Amino acid sequence: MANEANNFAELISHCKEYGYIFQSSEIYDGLAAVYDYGQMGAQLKKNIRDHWWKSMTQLHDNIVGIDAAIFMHPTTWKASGHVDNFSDPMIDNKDSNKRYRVDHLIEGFADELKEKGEAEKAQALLDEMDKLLAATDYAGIKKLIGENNIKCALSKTCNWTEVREFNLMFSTQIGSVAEESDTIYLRPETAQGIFVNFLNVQKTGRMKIPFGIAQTGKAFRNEIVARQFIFRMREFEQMEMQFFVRPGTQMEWYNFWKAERKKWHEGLGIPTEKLRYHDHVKLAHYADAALDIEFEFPFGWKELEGIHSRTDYDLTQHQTYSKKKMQYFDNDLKEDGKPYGNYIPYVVETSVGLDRLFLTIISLAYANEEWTREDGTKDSRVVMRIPANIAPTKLAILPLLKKDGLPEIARELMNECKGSFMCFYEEKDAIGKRYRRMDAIGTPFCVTIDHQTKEDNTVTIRYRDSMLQERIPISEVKKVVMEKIGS
RNA sequence: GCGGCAAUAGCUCAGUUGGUAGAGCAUUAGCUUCCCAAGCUAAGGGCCGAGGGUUCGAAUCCCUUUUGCCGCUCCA
Repeated sequence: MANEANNFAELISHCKEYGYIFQSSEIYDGLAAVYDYGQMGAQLKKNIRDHWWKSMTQLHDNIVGIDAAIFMHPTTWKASGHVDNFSDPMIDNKDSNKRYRVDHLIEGFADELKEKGEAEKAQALLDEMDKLLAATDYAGIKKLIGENNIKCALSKTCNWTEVREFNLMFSTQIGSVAEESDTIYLRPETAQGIFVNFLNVQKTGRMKIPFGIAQTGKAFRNEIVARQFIFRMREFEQMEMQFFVRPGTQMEWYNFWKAERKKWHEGLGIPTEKLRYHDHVKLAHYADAALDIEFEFPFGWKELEGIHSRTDYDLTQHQTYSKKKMQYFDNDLKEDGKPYGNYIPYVVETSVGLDRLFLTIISLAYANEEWTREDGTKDSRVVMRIPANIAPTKLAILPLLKKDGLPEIARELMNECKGSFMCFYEEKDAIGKRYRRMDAIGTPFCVTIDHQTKEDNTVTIRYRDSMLQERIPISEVKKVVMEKIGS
């Protein structure tokens, strides 16, 4: 990869040019860090999602899937810790550009005062801060910082911005606005929809531990800085599975899913050397072990999927806040012949960003190729080598000419195949040009109907990756493609 | 959010010291064409990211703003 940055920029324009990804609300100058999937992109995204869903639910008999709502009871986010951890008032120093949580900044200053023996003054400062924070009087907080001449540790200046609240959750009102209505949040993660339904699923599905609940869906985070195309968006889609296990066995399952998930990505054609584990050094409040599966994106190694051992933190929190028992009765017998009995299960989570996986797939697939023909002339193509099983369009059906009855034969084949997989029909332009267009959108197979077809019922099938072609009976086309896409 | 750079047809760009916009490719229609684009003919498409200002007159100067890219910052 001589020039990854350039390649990445090319990939982004390619995505727009061929209907994969558009910027949101583009005619209104766009909306930062929000993107729309176009006709090709939506299909690819769906295929990736379906592939994940099938490998999680259909291929594991102890995992079931649900689809929880984006809106959840506001207390959910108090229990999960998101309300408290997501709404810290922050302030920036304009000279050093360093950002502080205002409470940390003021507390730090109070500590300095205490060291100087001015404990009373320090306490008064902290009391004042608490009062202002409780009243969400941010102008007052700024004034307090100014009056006490609190400086930035780096720049040693008092050149501060306004105090702002960086709440990473989007909020809105539910019900009648006229009435006293509760603030409701767009979920910042899909996991809580699984936790609050844990008992519903366990009981109605008669699930026995260990078992998993899978879910795909949108989540929303008001990121301060969102960049790198669809890598970090304000609205994004997660595919995650919470695996409920007996306490004490969580590391075993953590390691199981760690290996399992990496294998899954490799099964999608992601090269092993482009994937790595990254253990979290600093663990979130809910986890006793956590790691990322990272992919080497065009802009560096970044998180693709997270594997977290979340302990019983979430279920315990929901039990506390809802006052509903979140326990499971385990009838399996211990060594002493007695059942394991009631407990709150531990949870191992696998959570992959669908949009990130999409980006992974297309950045691996995209190639701008040049070569020299036998006669010495240059040739080139842009090709998306998307794995055939998830490619948006599987087969292009192309009559060599749009006359002599060739389109009619092609249409017939189209009708035969389109019920089984995505097909594309095209009779315009020279055949080579049509092949190039199919390469550009990543269609793995093209079938061309020519005059010989009329004589012996054979067609040419042309492969995107090798550009090789062979003749097969027209009656075999559907079967051949079905085999190659593995369905 | 801070700093730097950028913003003209779908794409890549041109647009002379300010006088109301052009090319190639792409697209569409027709012709031609028997296997890997760039042969012929015709057509459609932009008010120059948005708003304001200077000027007789601005794509071209100034301010603001939006979006993108790069660096920093943030990321439970």
